Formats: sequence, structure tokens, C-alpha cells
Amino acid sequence: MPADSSTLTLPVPAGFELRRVVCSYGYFILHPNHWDVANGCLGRTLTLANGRLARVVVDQPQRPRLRVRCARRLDTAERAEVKRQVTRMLRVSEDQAAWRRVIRIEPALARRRYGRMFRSPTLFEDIVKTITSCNVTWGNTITMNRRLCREVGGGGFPSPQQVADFGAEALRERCGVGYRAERIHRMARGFLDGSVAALRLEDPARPTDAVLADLLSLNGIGPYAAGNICQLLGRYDCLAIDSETYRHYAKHHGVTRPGTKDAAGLKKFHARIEAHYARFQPFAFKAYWFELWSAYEAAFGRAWTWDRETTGTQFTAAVLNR
DNA sequence: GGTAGACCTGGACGC
DNA sequence: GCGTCCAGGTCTACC
Repeated sequence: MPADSSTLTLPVPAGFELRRVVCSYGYFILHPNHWDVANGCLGRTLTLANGRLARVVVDQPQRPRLRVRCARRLDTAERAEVKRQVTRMLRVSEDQAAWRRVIRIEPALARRRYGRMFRSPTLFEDIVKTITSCNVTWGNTITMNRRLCREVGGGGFPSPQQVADFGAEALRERCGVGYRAERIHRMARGFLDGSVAALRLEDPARPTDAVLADLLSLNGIGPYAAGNICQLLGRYDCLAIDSETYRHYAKHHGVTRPGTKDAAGLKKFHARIEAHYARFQPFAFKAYWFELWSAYEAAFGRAWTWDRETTGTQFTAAVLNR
């Protein structure tokens, strides 16, 4: 190990398997994350609180611990922050016992040992990634995140300050985020002026209904985005229902999906989906998600074999409806 | 409370 | 190669 680099060790619970955790949610395909299929390791550039970047590679040469290698020397505060960010991404501290008890009622999923869901090192990144996944095809979401990292974040995911400084118009023009530019820019300002922090979205003591209501009060966050952000916050008791949910539920459960203009039919369908996953509470989202993920893996192979440039771009309605 | 149209991009399709 | 249509979630104006 060169003297101008750093290697950290992160203890993880027994049974923790890096490839299963990283390749459990679509954000592992989005920049600046990069899953190295050949070597089974996660690479990405972390943006630290002091404004510096840390390019890290996370692997698991031996259990039960992770190895985090950084190409430059980290000081004590930076080492602590890198550990904190990696811990958040991989939900290392999340207890799995209650989820394992619930998922026993679905043996096919229990056998696949699904558990932790990959997320971002910060809530800001999770929210922006959610906004860039709304009203677009998956391929376009990949492009937006790549440009955000390249144009604004200098290789890492941009911080709220970088987004605020960059400006909404430049976001639109150089990152191709379209009308989302103003929403992303306002969100960044909300993180900087303390108005988002005041909502205490990450406070586990608050009830999910209250967090959901606060998320819906933010510009650019509707019912789907709010539900998705809830799961990213570790609250799995509300679903995030979008057109992909409709497609999956109709196909997986052999029912007819109402037409897009059939408002009453869609409302009923929505309620039916919620009723179906209610038996998995308080893990309705997780049960839904891993049922969907299992279907993806049946079609495309285990997720840790997906390459961003090939399989990773396949999640479009046109491909999945074939 | 419900509905219609606008927002923006990229892919699919027809010519 | 070009033009048109469509998918996708949220917001706003209107009824």
C-alpha cells in the first residue's frame, strides 16, 4: 500500500455480502457509483464535508468486514466521514431480524436472501436521484446523473452548495435535466438554508405519515417520490407506486392493468396493490421491491453481473413489456 | 376533490 | 435523416 493512500476496515454483521447489498437497488448503476462486475467491488468518488473528493473502492476480501481503499491519504476527520458515508450507503447498521421474520411468508424471496437496499451516502443525493428518476426513462436518468457528476460535482455527486452555485439555468443546459432544474436548485437551497433540516426527515422517532407529509410539501416531490424517499430513509411501510409498479403487478399477478386515462380504474388498482403488500407490514415496500427485483434478475441474471453500459440500460418499459 | 395541460428528453416508429 | 408520437411524475390552473 503506497504511503500516500489510505485503507480503512469496516466491520459488518455476519452474513453481510457486499455484492448482494450494492446490487439491490437501481442507484448502484447511477454515477458516481460504479459496480466492477469482474472484481466484485464498488468504486465511487465521495464528496466530503470539507469540499475535497475521495475516490474509494470498497470490496470484501474477507468476512465479516469491508475494505475501503482511497487513492490519497485521508486525515482523521476524513477517515471518519468516509466510514460514515459507506455505512449509510450499505445500511450496515440496519437490523434485519424483523424483516427476516416477515419475509418467511414468501419463501421464494426468503431463499434469495434479500435484505439491505443500496442507497446514497447523503439524503441530498438520494432526493436528487429520485427527482431525476421521475417522468423519464431509466436511460435518461443515467445520463442526467452522469452529467450532474461530471459538470457540477467534478466527478463526485454535487453537494447542495455546488448545485446552488451552478445555477438552475446551467443545470438545465449542461445536465439535460429539463424542467427539473429549478426543482433541484430549490432543493439545494433548502438544504443550505436549513429549511430541509428543520423537517427532521432523518429522525427515526417521527411517524412515517408525518415524514411523508413533510416530503410532499417540498417542491418537486409528489406521491411517488415521497414514498421512494421514505424507503431511502429506512421507512418501508409505505409504497412508492409508479407506472413500473403497475406493469410489474399486472404481469406478476396475472391481472389486467387499467388504461392510463381510466382514473377510477387506476385508483382501484392502486388500492389493490396496497392491500396486497399490506401483509408484509412494516416492510410493504421492501417486499414489493424485492419481488420486482427478483423478476428483473429472472430476466437479466443476478444483479451483480449487470454492467452499467449494457444490462444496466435495459430497464425501459419497451424492453420489460416484451 | 377531480381533471387537463404543460413541463422535457429520448426512444420508437413511419415516411 | 426527418418529423411525429409517446412515456414518465409533478405542478398549476381551472371546474
